[in-house]
Amino acid sequence: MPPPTTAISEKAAEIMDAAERRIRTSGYQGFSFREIAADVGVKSSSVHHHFPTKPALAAAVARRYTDRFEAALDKAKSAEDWRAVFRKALVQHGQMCLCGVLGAESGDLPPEVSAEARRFFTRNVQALSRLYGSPSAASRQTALRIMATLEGAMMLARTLDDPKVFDEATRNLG
Amino acid sequence: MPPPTTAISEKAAEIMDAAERRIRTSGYQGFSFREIAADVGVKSSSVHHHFPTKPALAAAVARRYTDRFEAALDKAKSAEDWRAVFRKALVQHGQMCLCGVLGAESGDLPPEVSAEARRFFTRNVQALSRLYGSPSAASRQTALRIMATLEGAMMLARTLDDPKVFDEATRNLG
DNA sequence: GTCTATAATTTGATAGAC
DNA sequence: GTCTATCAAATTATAGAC
Repeated sequence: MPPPTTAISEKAAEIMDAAERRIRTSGYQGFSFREIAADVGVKSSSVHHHFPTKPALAAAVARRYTDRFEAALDKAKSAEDWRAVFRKALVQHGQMCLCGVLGAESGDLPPEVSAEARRFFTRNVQALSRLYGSPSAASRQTALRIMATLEGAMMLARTLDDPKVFDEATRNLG
Repeated sequence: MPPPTTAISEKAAEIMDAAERRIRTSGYQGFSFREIAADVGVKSSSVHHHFPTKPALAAAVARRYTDRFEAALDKAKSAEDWRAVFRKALVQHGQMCLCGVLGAESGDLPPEVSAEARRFFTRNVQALSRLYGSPSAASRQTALRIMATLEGAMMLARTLDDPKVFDEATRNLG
């Protein structure tokens, strides 16, 4: 039995999959509707039917990415658990964090897209800091440091084209 | 008295300045010869006169960035000194690390450009690890962790549009 | 070294048929 | 929901005059 009244169609999900792959590889400026269309086997006008504009598509992809990321972190109880989730994102697909790429470009992004990148980090830093006691400057600092290290480690591993770099950079995280 | 036989002309340097600014804001895919030309007050064909292709310009900019970065780190004797150099790059111009942006996009960059990003991190991790004793797995791990934290902290501060985020994330670095 | 002019391609987006 | 056709703009790059 299919889920009742799905919010997005199957084709829209395919389009978002392709867009996520492209953005995580080349960034927001580095993907086009025509490429996405070719990836999923339709024409670019069909992509526009599902997502009116490029910012709308990118924002939807970032929103979904954040939702999934938070779901994967649902049971994370330690910095080591967080490390594992980031590691999987890097190693399983050999790709950057979507919001890490968007964040690097964030100086020149459509507002709806940079807002989603901001939301990803705001929420994750909040959740991470909860592992370090009640809200305080110290728990926030620790959370920011760990988040920075995880994101930086992904970028380094991708740039140096060596997943082991991530493991080395994130040893002794807590 | 001007320097004898300068390697690059003054106009070429101006072009590189504009390109660096644009890349650090929007990424490699996010800048164009016409924008750079307008920034320095010439036509795009004149930019091509100084730098034949877009990859050549970006690679030259990245090379110069790495040289300057290493010069600024010449007297750095501690992680705290490194922190100060990264902080200045972020705060003084309100911009990302050039090679951090390129690194995030590195999945789809012209080879000559990704090679320069790789070179930046290879050399800097090497130099940083020298602060932690003779070459070893431990000194390399520490250097990778610090480099990841500094780069990630710059990205977070830019995305959240708050320089204080960098300071918070890089407290207790060593 | 800079310009004008232009080529060839790609881009985001829309109109309208089916 | 997908297509064809098309548009206006932007892109990298080159040729050739001054």
